[in-house]
Amino acid sequence: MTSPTTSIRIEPLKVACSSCNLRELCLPLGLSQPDLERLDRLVDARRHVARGAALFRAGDGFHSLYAVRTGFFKTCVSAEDGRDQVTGFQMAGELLGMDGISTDRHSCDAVALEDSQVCVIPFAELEDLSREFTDLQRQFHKIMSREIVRDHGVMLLLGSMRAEERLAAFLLNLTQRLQSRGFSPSALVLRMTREEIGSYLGLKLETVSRTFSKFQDDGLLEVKQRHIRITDQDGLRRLVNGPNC
Amino acid sequence: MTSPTTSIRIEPLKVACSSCNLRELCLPLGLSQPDLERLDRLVDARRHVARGAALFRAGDGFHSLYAVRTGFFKTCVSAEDGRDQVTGFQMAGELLGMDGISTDRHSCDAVALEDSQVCVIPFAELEDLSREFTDLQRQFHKIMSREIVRDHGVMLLLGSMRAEERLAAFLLNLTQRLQSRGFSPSALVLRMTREEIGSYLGLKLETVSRTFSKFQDDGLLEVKQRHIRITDQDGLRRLVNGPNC
DNA sequence: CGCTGCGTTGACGCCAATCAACCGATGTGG
DNA sequence: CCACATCGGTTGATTGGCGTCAACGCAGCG
Repeated sequence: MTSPTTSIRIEPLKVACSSCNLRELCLPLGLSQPDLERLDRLVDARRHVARGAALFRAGDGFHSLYAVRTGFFKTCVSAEDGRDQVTGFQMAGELLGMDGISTDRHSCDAVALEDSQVCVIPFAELEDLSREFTDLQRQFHKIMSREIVRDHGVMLLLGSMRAEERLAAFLLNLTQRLQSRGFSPSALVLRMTREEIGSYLGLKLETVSRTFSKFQDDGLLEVKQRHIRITDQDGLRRLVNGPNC
Repeated sequence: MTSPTTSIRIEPLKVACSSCNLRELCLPLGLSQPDLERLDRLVDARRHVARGAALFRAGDGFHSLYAVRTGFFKTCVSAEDGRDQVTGFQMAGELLGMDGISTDRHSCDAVALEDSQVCVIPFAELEDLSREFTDLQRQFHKIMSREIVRDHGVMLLLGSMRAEERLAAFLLNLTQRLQSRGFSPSALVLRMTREEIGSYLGLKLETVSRTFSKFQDDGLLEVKQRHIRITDQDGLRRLVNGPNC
């Protein structure tokens, strides 16, 4: 983190990628200064999404990717019969909308779980720019690939873990991502309901609630509504890695 | 399908993308003739993978993507404690290896389920070429995005469907992909074991076997070892879409 | 103040996992 | 060629984990 005070910029409203404190987590990662400045010009629009509102919905035309600046999102897909499944939770610096590239329509909903702000990245222009700048192209490909790898991890979780392991893995994943954003690794506030956690983990909300209570009884964490304090991170890790040892 | 006999080409061994019968399913989809010829030069190597052998393994360095020419693959990820999860089955025209882009190492194994052949696509050169040709860039992005969308569908399956629905959805997906490759929509030969199907669907092999038997009893299909004949496709569809109507 | 949404907890039931036996197909070496 | 081992698959009996149903508590809010 280089000091932002070395040059004082008079851009209180427009926050550029090049000076964004998320640039090490987001699309700009690894870009050179000239590339960054071009990216700045591409990403000019910002959009506020109120808590509960959708950034996009399945079926909407796809034009842009979105980088979360502030706030918290969930994405979910639904089957014809109404069943739906939360496929992910996104926080600052993470990209939304890549599902839309394949058919030029979004295939899932992205809903803000708190008042949020996103940077709008017009996709056609991103493709143009990434034909000019190898680093940007490379970084974008890495981000898409990372999403695929993440999804495979979720499949492993859904396909082969039991309730306790799923919730432990979920909490560890959340705290790790929060920690890399400068937050405490032990205290967190859940932005989503038990039902949304359950949907993501393939469990019912009652099971999520019971498992939280069990973790509390076992001295792994303290639960007060959505406020969680992890008191035994290693205990959680043991749950995930070696359920039988 | 334009007739391949209009111009007789003397390339019995080297099969070019431009004349490959999979080009409408694979990376070349939608490319113009000049683009196709450049792609031909890029994709020159082929590789045979014997049944049971790995095309790559988790941890291997990433250099290339692979397009399945003939044969059948599974990909699987494993947890530290040895549990593993089949994340997909790939057939002719489908791309393997995109998991490796994010960290320059593969994060899953790709294993041939029968003697197979793949086209090797050096990734650095693919990136170079896709900086020149918009259509190729666009097509590659669509393929990665399609993989993400597919993964979300699997999450929905794993997170919210019961055993019968999972297997029905799996069979319908397989037959649909086989059909788009010119095979019968009703008769298929499974390339994978009950255990591999179970791993993919988050079920134990006994449950897969029992569910096959149940489907047979219900007159939905005929099972003879790995040979399946679907006799009531609509019945399967009803199982997937409206479990309660 | 009652309403509503979210969370917790208990009782019970069911679906799929587990454990186990058995079968057929395939392959192998004496 | 056959005895034997191995692997994949089927089926049955039983168990257990999680879903279902229901009651209740609590916080926020009009």
